[in-house]
Order: sequence, then structure tokens, then C-alpha cells
Amino acid sequence: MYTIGQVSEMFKLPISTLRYYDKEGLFPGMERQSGIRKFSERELEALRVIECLKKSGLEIKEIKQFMSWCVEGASTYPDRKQLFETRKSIVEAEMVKLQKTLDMLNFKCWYYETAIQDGNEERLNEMLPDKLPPDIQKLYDNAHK
Amino acid sequence: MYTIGQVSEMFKLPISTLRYYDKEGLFPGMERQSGIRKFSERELEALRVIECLKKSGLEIKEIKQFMSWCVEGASTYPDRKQLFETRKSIVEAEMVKLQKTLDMLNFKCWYYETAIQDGNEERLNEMLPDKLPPDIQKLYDNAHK
DNA sequence: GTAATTCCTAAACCTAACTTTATGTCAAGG
DNA sequence: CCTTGACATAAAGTTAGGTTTAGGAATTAC
Repeated sequence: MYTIGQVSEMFKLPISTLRYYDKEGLFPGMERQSGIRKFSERELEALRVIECLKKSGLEIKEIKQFMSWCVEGASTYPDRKQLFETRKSIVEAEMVKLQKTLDMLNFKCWYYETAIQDGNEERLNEMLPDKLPPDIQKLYDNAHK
Repeated sequence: MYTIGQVSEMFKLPISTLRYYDKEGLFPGMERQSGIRKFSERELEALRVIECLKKSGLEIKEIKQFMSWCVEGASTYPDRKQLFETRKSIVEAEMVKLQKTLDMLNFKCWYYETAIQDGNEERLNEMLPDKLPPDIQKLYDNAHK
């Protein structure tokens, strides 16, 4: 069993955030001893799931819905599975977009590296948009398609 | 040359957002004809960069700084390159975190798939935290480390 | 020429996810 | 026994990144 201060340390989250999550219903049935929150292994796993679902783009009230399903029991297994399947697709799509972002960043790094060497952008402007070195052209095309 | 409505269509961005970006100084030196904005190829490339930098986690006012550098000329090539190098590192780190998120999501998909088959979580609780099937154990470990 | 679109600005409004503030309780150490 | 530190609540405040509204002006379609 952990106090809110210990959990705050472990997860590097402000105490105020943990209290906020609790107020929003993300720790249903968390124990208390004379008013003081007691975080058990169940709440720690809940926190890991909260961080995961948040990162997948889910809002707090939808995470609360999931936590309610957990309390409801076995009848909600399909709902919970469906939720994770959906978030999985969304995160996979997000990874594709981030790769495109990364290609743009890599292209721009090369672009300014070249501009620094040349002292200007004249030669670069002549190479754009389809006479770039092959490996750079791939980055450019993926970032601009 | 494009009107704000055409650009809104092309980039699937609300007109209000384009005006907001302009107000924030993200299109320095954009042309106007009797008060009406004229988006040229330069502004379209600016928009691509805006979307890229936003996705990398940069705030609007820092993107404005970059656009100012572009106006300043060749002396800011190193600043611009440094910016992109930094964003690149940040996005690479983000991809690692997203992969961890994805491992958690995949683990949870398997978890609820199994729970549905078993009708309860008893067998799962016995396998946790280190007696999971090898490929699932990898997901679990990466998501919980 | 007039009706419908599309454009303009300034300023108020919105939202999610916290964070801060004000005030108070409680347990342990000296 | 009293002070210190960690805990508690409710309610107000914060912030970024837009969006909406109100009131016009200009262009396009017929």
C-alpha cells in the first residue's frame, strides 16, 4: 500500500494530478484510512493503463468509462477488448503520421546542412522538387505527398 | 495563387485556423490584394512546415520564431538546422514511447481475448507477472518497465 | 442591379486537463 | 503539548490553440 506522495514519486506525477484523476473517477473503489488515500497494486496498474490510454488520445471521461467497465465484471470483457483494439488502430495510424513528420524533419536537416555549405539556397531551389539525391528524394516525397 | 478558402480545402483546415496562424505571424510577408490574402507556394510550404513542427510538439510562438529566421536570411541557417535537429530527437523519443504504448495495447488485447475465452481472469492472474507466453511476456515487460 | 458567396477584423468565447489557493485535519517527533 | 509535514477538500485560476460572433466589404453568378 502506498500514500499519494509515494505514488507521485514513483510515477513522476504531481500529487494534484493524482487527486484530480481520483476526483474524475479513475480509481473506483480505492481504499481510504481515516480519509487518506491508500494506493494498492490495482491502482498502480490503473495508472499505467491511464497513461497508456491518454497517450492513445483518449479523454479522461472515456477512461472513466473503462474503469467503470472493470468494476462491472466479466460481462464487459468484449467492450474492454474493443476499446483496446480501437486505440491500437489509432496509435498505429499515429505512428505512420509521426514517421512522415520524421521524414520531413530529416529532409529539412539535410536541406539546411546543404544551405550552410553552399551559403545560399540557389542550388537547392534548382534541385526542388524532383531532382534531389535519391535517398533525400524519398524523404521529401513521403513528407510532401 | 490561392484564396484562403482554397487552402482550407487543400489542407483540410478551418479558415479560422488559417487566419489565426496569420495573426500569430506564421506567414510573414504574405501578399494581399485589396485586403484579401493570397497564398503562394511559399505559404503552402510554410503550412507543411507548421504541421510538421506542431506534430513535433513545438508551440505556435516558437514556430513564429522559425518563420522570422526564414525572413532574416542566410545568417540563420545554423539556427534553423539546430531547430530541426532538436525536433528530430524529440520525435524519435516520442516514437519509442508510442511503441511502448502500442505494446501495452497489444498486451491488453491479448489479455481480454483470453479473459473472454476463459470467462474470467483467474488463469490470467496466475500467469502474471512473469509466467506469460513468451511473445506476450515481451509486450508486458516492455509496457511495464 | 441584385442576390448569394466569400472575404475581412476585433473581440469574446470555449475546452480539456490540470494547478493553485485557501482552509483545515491528523499523526509523529522533540 | 506544540510544531512540522503530509494529507484532505472545494473552488477558482491557468493555458494553448483554436472557434464563434458581430458587423462589414468585395466579388461572382445570373
